[in-house]
Formats: sequence, C-alpha cells, structure tokens
Amino acid sequence: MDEMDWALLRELQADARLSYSELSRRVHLSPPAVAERVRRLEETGVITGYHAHVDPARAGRTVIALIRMSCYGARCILNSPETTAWPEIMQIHRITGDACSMLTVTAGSIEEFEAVIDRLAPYGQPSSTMVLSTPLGWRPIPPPGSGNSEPAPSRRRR
Amino acid sequence: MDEMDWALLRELQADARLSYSELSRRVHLSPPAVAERVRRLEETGVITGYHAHVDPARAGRTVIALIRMSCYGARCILNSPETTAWPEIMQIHRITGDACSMLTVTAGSIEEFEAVIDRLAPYGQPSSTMVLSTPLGWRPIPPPGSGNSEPAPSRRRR
DNA sequence: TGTGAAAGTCCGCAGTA
DNA sequence: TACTGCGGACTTTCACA
Repeated sequence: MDEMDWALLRELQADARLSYSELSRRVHLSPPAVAERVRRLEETGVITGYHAHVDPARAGRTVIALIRMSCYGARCILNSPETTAWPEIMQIHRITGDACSMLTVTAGSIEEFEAVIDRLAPYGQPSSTMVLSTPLGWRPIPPPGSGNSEPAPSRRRR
Repeated sequence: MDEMDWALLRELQADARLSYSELSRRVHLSPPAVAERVRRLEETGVITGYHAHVDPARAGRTVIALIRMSCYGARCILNSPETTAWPEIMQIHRITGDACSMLTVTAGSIEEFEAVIDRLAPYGQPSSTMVLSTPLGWRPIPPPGSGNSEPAPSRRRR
C-alpha cells in the first residue's frame, strides 16, 4: 500500500467506472501497471467491490430507518443468516452496548416498514428511529495521515 | 423506470465496472441504447455515483463507531457544513427522537477516535457505540415488488 | 427510444528492461 | 514491478427508422 495504491483508491472511490487508461493518466503510470495494481487491491481484499449507488427515494424506498435490535439470547439476528437476505435490510452492524445490533432499513411505505418490524420482532425487541434526511451518505476513505489533525477545541469532558 | 432500467440498476449495483457491451449482452439491448439509458439514470439522479468500496480495516481504519449527537440548540452539527468534510465522518443521518443525528465514524486508532469525539463535543453531546463487526455492509436496492412479502410470523405487538 | 456502421480508443497479452 | 507493441474488443458518435 504505497502512495500509488492510495492514488488509485482515491480515484476509484470517486468514480469506479474510470478506465485503466484514464487512471493511468491521472496517476502517471502505464495502463498495464495500473491494471496489475488494481487487480492486487481487489485480490487482497482492500477493494471489496464496485457499486452504483442508487438514491433510495428515487427507487421507491421513501422510508428509511435505523433499528436497534435487542435480541432474545441465542435467537439473535446475528445468528440468523436468513435475515441478511431480506431486501429491506441494507446494513447490519454488531455493536457494543445494551443492544446487539443496529440495522439500516429502507421500505417503500409505512405499511411495508411495519411489516418489516413485525418480521423482525421474533428475533428480539426492535427500536426504530426514522431517518429524516442524510446530509452525508457516503465518503471515500482517504490515506492515513490525511486525518483531521486540528487541535480539538478544548477537550471538554463531562 | 421500466423493467429494463431495473435490470441495468441491478447489474450496475452488483458491478459498477461492467462495460456497456457486457451490459448490453446481459439485458439484451444494443450498446448505444444501454449507454443512453444509463446516462438518463445518472441525469435524473437515480444513480448518484459509482464507488469502489474499500475495507476500512485493510485501509487502516480499525475503529468504527456509531455516534448519536444530541446538539445544543442552533449549534447543531446539521447546521455546520464543515463537519461533513472531516475524513473520519463517513455518514450523517438526521433522525427522529431525542438525538438530532447519527454519525458513522471510522478512525485508525482509539486515540484518533478520542480526538474525533473531542472535536465533536462543541456541537453537542456525543454518545458513542462501537461497531464490533458488520455482517452486512451493503445491499443493492431491488425493484419494487421483489419485497419480502412472507407473512410476518404473528404480528406480535408489545 | 432504438438500431447499425465507422472512427478512435481501450484492453489484455505477450516479451523485455 | 514497470514499460512497449500489437490484435481484438470496446466506446462513442452519427444517420436513420
């Protein structure tokens, strides 16, 4: 993972459809060299995939919610692989705290959303929060060291 | 948004780097027709972008957290556009409930994460939950009607 | 909206520094 | 690991239905 790899990651995170030739121009490397490096980033699992992002609202998914699941012991949603196939469940995070997981769910209507809740209920207690808007939906991962190293204003603790 | 558009969305969500020729083979349409439809999906905002997905851990972001922000009145993080440029903040959702927003944050270390918390504190009270793992990190949006219409087991309410 | 043909570009595979 | 060169495939544009 040298600087060249990070340059390729930066470009491909911003636009996954860039051709190898265009990439080669942007990072100042020959096309075959670019292709080889990208192939290795894929094989080593740094790049997990290339995805077109779709606006949920324009795709008919107007209802978006975050759901904390407090599961009933072993009957945890994390032990129930079938739930990862439900099309309404967009993300599942296993988390610390009194809940065991946090889901991101989208639905086409409140009725459909209600049905998802009902389908989730056997696994545990779902606690829903509606998403009103998403000011920031996605962000590329920058190379380390480009971190926001400004001094924190005052380190207030409470 | 006919069936053909959904077929293209399905393919491009699964692999954003497919060529127009390959797409044309999969949906049984000529390459120029595919290009034209994809261009319109982009222009109408259905497709918001094409992004390479990067494994945060392999990119040095080993710490992932969800942070609920309870902001101090007008000094809300939602009114502070500068925060959307912080590289550690991956997502910002405005939500219902007693908190005003939910952030997804990644950091390279606990120290860096602590610094993010400190930097967030002036905007409001941050409440952090660590992400232990992400069994489902992303899912394509399928066409409507492909919904999981199995009967909810019992509609249990509580 | 869709197709078909032409020009320019790009990709993948060699061989080599 | 990276560069050059070549054959074949691809993208793009245009005229036209």
